[in-house]
Amino acid sequence: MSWKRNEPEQPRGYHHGNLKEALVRAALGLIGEKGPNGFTFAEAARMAGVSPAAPYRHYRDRDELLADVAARGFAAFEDALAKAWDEGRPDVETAFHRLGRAYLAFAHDQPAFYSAMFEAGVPLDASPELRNAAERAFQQLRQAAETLISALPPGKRPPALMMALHIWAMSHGVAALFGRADGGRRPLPMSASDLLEAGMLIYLKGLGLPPDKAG
Amino acid sequence: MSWKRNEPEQPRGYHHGNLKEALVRAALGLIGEKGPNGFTFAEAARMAGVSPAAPYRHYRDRDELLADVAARGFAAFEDALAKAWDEGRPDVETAFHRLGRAYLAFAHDQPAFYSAMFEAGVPLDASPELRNAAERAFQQLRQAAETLISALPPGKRPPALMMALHIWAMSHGVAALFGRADGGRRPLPMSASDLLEAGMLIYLKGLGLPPDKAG
DNA sequence: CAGCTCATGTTAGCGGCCCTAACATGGTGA
DNA sequence: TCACCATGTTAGGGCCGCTAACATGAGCTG
Repeated sequence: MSWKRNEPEQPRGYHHGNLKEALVRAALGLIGEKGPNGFTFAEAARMAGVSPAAPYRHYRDRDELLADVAARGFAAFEDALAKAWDEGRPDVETAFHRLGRAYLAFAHDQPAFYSAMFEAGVPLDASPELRNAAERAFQQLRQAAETLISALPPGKRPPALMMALHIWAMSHGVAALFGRADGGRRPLPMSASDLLEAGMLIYLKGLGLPPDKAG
Repeated sequence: MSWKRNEPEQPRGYHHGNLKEALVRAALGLIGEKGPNGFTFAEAARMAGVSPAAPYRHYRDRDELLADVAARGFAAFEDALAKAWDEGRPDVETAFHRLGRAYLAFAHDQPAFYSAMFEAGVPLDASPELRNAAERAFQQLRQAAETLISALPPGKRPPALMMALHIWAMSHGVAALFGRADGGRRPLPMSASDLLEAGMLIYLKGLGLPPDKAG
């Protein structure tokens, strides 16, 4: 019941009606264009068409909004990784390639989310929601690691958790150092995506996994 | 000539005498304890015992001080890496291990420097000094990569630049995600240093390099 | 040593931000 | 119908970045 407010989108009364979502969208826009530090509570309010004090009805302070953005980012991240991994179909190597590319694509295409998640200095335990969202995203990597490992003979299997951490570290390192479109960082002889792919292939080979067939 | 002002350290007149250095030290302290965003131009001035406007005689704005801190950080970083690598002595594997541990030790022991260098959002081309300092630090990694590669048969040598980028990405990924002492990030089943070491061993094995003998 | 000059300090102040307190509005359920 | 309270408002304190105008004194010049 009560379909009174569904989509209308434009604020029109004394009450905005959807301010929390509007603030998140505004924050994403501002972080995306000016970095996580350039983002301002007051400006987000302005963009949403409300007074500077209104956001405090929805978030304790600026950091809580940032944490919410980060949590939503981790949820979207988990989604993107899950879609890319697709439970290892059609084969593990192909799926793993998609996973790596999806990681970088997310960092590249959703810089605001990625910034809030990893670069804004938001403590992971700012809220249980944030921690859980981050945990679920990481489980995607761990899941992929476990599937890859299962192709190895039992005696030569590394710990899945360690392998997942390696994958994450390499992916984040490439994304953070070389993955941004804008200037300011080092020019590369290859794309960040190719760099990560090459690095992961070497790493997998070091584990004894066969070279991919989906190159 | 003019050893008029060498060490005295304590400000005593109308003129501070060593304000620029004092500001850098203050910035390092503040960044170290409150993160790169918590750092404030005014508070650095207060710590140095001068008025809030004094820093503007030495830095155009807050960002320029941050860039200076980052540049000094890269210089110290280069130094630490060079000392650890020690031109590959006594053997390449041992030296490479020291290099990896030195990378994480720097991120761990000099969090303020590392933050300013990689997490404060300072654009690499904020100044030529900064860019050069970063470049020289990176050359340490590249140097190590080249030496490692030279042990491979000519037909199987990867590009040194790519390998250096992989080393950097993995190291930075581990440092950024797991290398901090304070809470907020994921608890690990192993130390960040061991995690990086294991990852690099697997990576090197994937390149065909022999397992180390300095474990 | 006298005096000038300019690097390096000072105070005053504008505008913006974070956040709180006190008040206003109007949607919702009894 | 109407009272309640979630969600908006204005006002304002304190801090910050930064600029303008002024003050000090270190060191050169003669």
